[in-house]
This record gives sequence, structure tokens and C-alpha cells, in this order.
Amino acid sequence: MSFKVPRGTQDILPGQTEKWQKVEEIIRHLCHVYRYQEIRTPIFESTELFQRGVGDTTDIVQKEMYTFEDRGGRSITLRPEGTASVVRSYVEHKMFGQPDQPVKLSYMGPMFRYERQQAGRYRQFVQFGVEAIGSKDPAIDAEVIALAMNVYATAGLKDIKLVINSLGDHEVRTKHREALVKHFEPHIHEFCSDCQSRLKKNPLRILDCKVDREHPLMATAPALTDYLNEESASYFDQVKNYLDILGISYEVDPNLVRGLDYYNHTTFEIMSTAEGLGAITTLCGGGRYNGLVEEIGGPESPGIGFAMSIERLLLALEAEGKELNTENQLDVFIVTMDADSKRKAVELASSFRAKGISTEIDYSNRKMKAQMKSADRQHATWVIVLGETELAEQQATVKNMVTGHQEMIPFHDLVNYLTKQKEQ
RNA sequence: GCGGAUGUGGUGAAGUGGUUAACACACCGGAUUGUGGUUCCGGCAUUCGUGGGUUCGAUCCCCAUCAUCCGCCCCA
Repeated sequence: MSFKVPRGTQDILPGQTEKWQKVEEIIRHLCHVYRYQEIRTPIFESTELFQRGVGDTTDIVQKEMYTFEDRGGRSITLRPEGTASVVRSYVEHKMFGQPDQPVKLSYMGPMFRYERQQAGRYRQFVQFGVEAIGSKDPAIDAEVIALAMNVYATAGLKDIKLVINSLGDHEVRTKHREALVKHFEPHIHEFCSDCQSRLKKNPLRILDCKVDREHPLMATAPALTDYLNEESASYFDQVKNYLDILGISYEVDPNLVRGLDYYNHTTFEIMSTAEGLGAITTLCGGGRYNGLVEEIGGPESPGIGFAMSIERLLLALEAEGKELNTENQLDVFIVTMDADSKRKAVELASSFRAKGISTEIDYSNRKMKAQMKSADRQHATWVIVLGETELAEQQATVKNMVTGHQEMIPFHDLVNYLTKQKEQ
């Protein structure tokens, strides 16, 4: 009997976790400077929250949720995304009553979607996201986008592209949707089966179809941009203007449609343009969701946010051949000879570690040569040798593994010596 | 959910219906009583994803299953 990780999940092992920690550090710092405070919500919620929040017609709700009944007969779902939970919490804790709006929140943690695994797509994956709830100032849209772009820039990604669009307000969406259905419906049988199902679910997607690109009705289809009312168009212009001020370049894609029902006005995606990423290039997606807070039972509170996958960020880095500056330096490896030196080594290691000097000892009772090899493999800066002579003289042999230089240092001076050397 | 490819030691990989499963790297030990990155010598897969079937006999043939990769749908 052998156990394996469940399909679509992965173990993140040493060597990889350092990269995760580095990304998390970048994110924590940026959230701090942009003033997005961390919120931690449960990993599961009532199924209804996602049905309401994400939308019944979405792929997420229809075929990707991990839903089960708990012992109390309640329908529970492992969260497929973060926004619904954050909004739920915003409403439940009456954050709309706080004096400073918008309330700016960030989260990071595992999300679950029942999907076929592919590179960059997992059943359990980690999203970092932010939500700014309680403002419909176009400047906050730009800030949220800027924060996302900044994460990638700080991580060292170069080949990224920001695509934005406006879906307009509810009225615009509804009118345009009706126009699309009217336009395509009479001839929908001439389209591919995907488009036929898109007609009911999300007709805007038909415009983005790769199969039916050449169909004459495509060119004559009503464009969303033509349906934007004055308010929506002006809002979009202001967002773009703020992006210009921030020096963030973007591409407007009128066919950019997000898969979640709650989006309106600003929507955006950040993609990697690096070669070798495979079919999946979307690193981050987000948009404005005015109306969602009401849907979840709160007062009118417009919001905007994004979510990005840490896995995909790491994959994009790899595709670009970039390395994060991770630190996992071993300062000292203590070589021991026998039980007496082992006892001394344990004592010394403890005093080193108390001063922040990372220290390793051999626990396999290997010969000196093997211990030296091990120290070398771990890129130890120093090796301390504790043999009979050293114990007798109450001093240790300290070898610098880079220069090869070694000298005898009294036991009681070791911490000072190493601390000083480390500073150089 | 659909379509295609793949699955041999820690890693990268040869290989054949018949009994010792190449090779390289890594690792361990020795040459060198207490000093690493070089060299030389030796060791290291009752086993070929898992389960079942065909066969006198299967890692190699068949079926199922699981997993991975690629693509579609959609997304993060």
C-alpha cells in the first residue's frame, strides 16, 4: 500500500518553500505599504454563500465546487475563491460602519476547485487577494491594480501584461446581453457547441471564441463599448487616467469577460507573456463588484479586488528563468569525533543558536570526512572541529570553508568570534 | 467533464516473452588513525505506477485503475 497526494494537490518541499516564503514576504510588505490589512476567514463556508456570491450560472458553482454535507446536515463547500467570504465577513462584522471607507483587506490561503489538473492548475491552490470595499472612487480601482502589478515587479517578473475592460453597470450589462442574444440566437446552430451553451450562460464569451472567429455575425455583433452609458464610460476613462498617472501600461480588451457573475465596471487580468508557460497564462484576475455586498445581505457598498495564484507566479518566474533571492544559509557545521565531543557540540550549538547563528551537528555518527562532505554540501560558512586535542585545550578548530583558513579559538570566545566574522 | 501521450532505483535514463534489469549522476564505504569540492576501488532496483488476466514463464502482451504531462472548456 502506498499513499500519494490526492489528485490536483501537491506537497511543497524544502527547496521550494523558501520561494514561497519569499513571495509571502513581498506580499506582506506591499500590503503593509498599501495599507491592506490581513483578514483570515474559514476555509469552508455554507454552500449557499458561494451560490449567491459567485453566481449560480458560473462554472465554479456548476461543476467545480467541493461540496459535502457535514454531520449536522448542513451543506458545506470548501472555498473556491476568496471574495465571497471576505464580503460575508464585512457584512457579518458590520465593517460598513467603520469610519474609514473603503475597508481594505487582504488574504492569502488555499482555495479549492474540482478541476482536471494541468500545469498551473490545481485542485488546491493558494491565492493572494485583496478587497477594497466601501468606495466607488476610480482611484481605488487603479490602486488595487497597481498593487497587483507591484507584486509581480518586486518578484522580478518582466514579461507581464495588464489587460483591462469595463463591463459597465448592471443596466449596461443587461442591455448588451439582450442585444447579443438577439444577434446570435437566430443563427446559433451555425456555431460550435461551446458557443451554443455560451448563448445562455455568458453570451459575451461567444465573441472570444476561437472556433467561430470567422463567422460573419462576429464582425457585426454589438460591442459592449457601444452600450456603455455616460456614467460607465466616464468611470472607465478615469480609471485609465489614474493608471496613466501611475505609469502602468495596459491594453484594453473589449472581449475580456470574467467568469464570475458579480463583476461590473472595471475588470482586469494580468497575464504572463513568457514562453513555455503552456496554455495557462493568467496570473491574476479581478474587478469591481458593486452590488455584491447587497447580494450577501449588507448595505450598498461598492467594492473591488483581485486574486492571484502563488503557484502561477512561481511558474511564471520559472518560465522567465528568474530566481528569487532566497536565503537559507548555514553558518556553522560542528564536526564531532566521539561521545565527549558530541556533548560539547550540543552545548556549543545551543549557545550559537541563541545568538542567531545557524548551526548543524552530525547525528549519524559519521566519520570526519563524511561530516566535512556534508558541511560542504550544505554550504556551511564555517566548520568547527571538536576532537580530543580541542577538548583537552578547551578550544576549537574553526575552519572557514570559503578561504580554507583555520585557527584555534577558545570555547568561551567562539560566539564573539563567529558574530564578528558574520558581520563582515 | 472530453481528447491525446506517458509511468523502470534518490535523479536522468537503456532494455528484452525466459530468469544476474545496462549506463550516468547522486549517495554510502575504503585507499588517506582528525579535515570538503579532484582521483582510484568497492557497494547501492527479490524489481520495472497499482490490481487483475493470457502464458510453462511477463517489466515487456491484454484489461482495469491510479498518477503525471499536453490540449479543449474555464479559470487563479
